[in-house]
Amino acid sequence: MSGAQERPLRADAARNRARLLDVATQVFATRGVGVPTEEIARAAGVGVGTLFRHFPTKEALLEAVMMRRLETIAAQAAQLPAESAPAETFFDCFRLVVEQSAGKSEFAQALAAAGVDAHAALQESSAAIRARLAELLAGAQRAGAVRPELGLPELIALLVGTTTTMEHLGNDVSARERIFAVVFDGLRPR
Amino acid sequence: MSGAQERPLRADAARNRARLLDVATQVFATRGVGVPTEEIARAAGVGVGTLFRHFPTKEALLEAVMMRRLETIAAQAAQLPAESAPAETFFDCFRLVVEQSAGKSEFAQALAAAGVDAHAALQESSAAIRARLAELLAGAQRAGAVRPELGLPELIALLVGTTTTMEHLGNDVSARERIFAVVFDGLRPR
DNA sequence: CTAGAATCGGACTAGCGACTCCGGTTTCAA
DNA sequence: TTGAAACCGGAGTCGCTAGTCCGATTCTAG
Repeated sequence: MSGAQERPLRADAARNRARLLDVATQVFATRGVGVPTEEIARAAGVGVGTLFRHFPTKEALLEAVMMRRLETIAAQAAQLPAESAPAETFFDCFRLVVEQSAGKSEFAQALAAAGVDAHAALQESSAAIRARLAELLAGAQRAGAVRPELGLPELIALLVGTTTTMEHLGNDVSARERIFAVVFDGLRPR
Repeated sequence: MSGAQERPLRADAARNRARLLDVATQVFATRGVGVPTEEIARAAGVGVGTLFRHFPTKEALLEAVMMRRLETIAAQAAQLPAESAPAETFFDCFRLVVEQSAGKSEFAQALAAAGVDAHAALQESSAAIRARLAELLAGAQRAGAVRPELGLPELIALLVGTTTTMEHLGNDVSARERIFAVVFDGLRPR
């Protein structure tokens, strides 16, 4: 594909880049995708010029943030054991994705609106998650723990929807648990 | 509170106002809240000046559109019979809200971002829906058709989330039915 | 330590979108 | 029919934000 960056970044450049990513992740999650680029730069303690050198476009910054998130989720999902308890693992993974995706729907939406190739860059990362989900879904269905007529598209839509549901509940942990109970029981065969 | 408009609108003014509302509803639902105001005016066959005289702010236009939607939903929800079959009516109402709310989450989000008092104007309309939902929820719970530990906040969050789920499924009717099956079965006591 | 290459910072530009303003047009009461 | 109040239209204003440019400022190889 594409070569890695030949020359390692200068120390300060690397520091700034990392700082920008962290701050952007935080700010986007807190205040939405609409925040002016300049604020992110200021919060990271750099000028806008620096930001735009590292990420030539606001969309590129969003993409980088999303990428990191997806990779985190994919890594965590990969660690779940699939063999021993397929059903349990499936539900654990569902939980994982929902909990790690808090605030992500806005990102996806922003990226979708910004064009198709943005997705292309991310599909590489999200494909891993999708594959993992498909695998776990199949396992859970084979074990009779999830209704067999459900496909991957429905599962993903349900993940997104459940994330939205959780966002509307804020930090009420017991309410969140009740929602999980509803969704998980609904996924099981009657 | 506030008096109704004393003087009935002039014929052309009333026509334009109605047309703007219709077009805005359509365009917002189709292309999102980000559409330039001018496009809505053009699509309605009027100038921007006219639009802004009827709705002094883009937010006001959004609010008016939302209001009409909420009133429609409230009216339809009010017609459902509550006495005969509480459980069935509850699920019918759930369906109704989800199906009528397609694309609404974006509105709510936009309004929420625009300030608190926007909500105040709408709460009057949405209070009716909320009250109706609470009534039907209680009825269904009394009939043993919905798990008793669920409260109104969870129900509303679930409605919003299910709407999002449906939006991600597009027009795949059978997939939508499978989602309804999951959610409805999940709502029932184990 | 030093040269010079890489990086920084923030004033500046461009473009877009919400909203205003006012001369021209339409409605309607008498 | 007619006058004037209400309404229309769209060019223009204003503010905001993504993205550029270049002199000043580090970093690092030697």
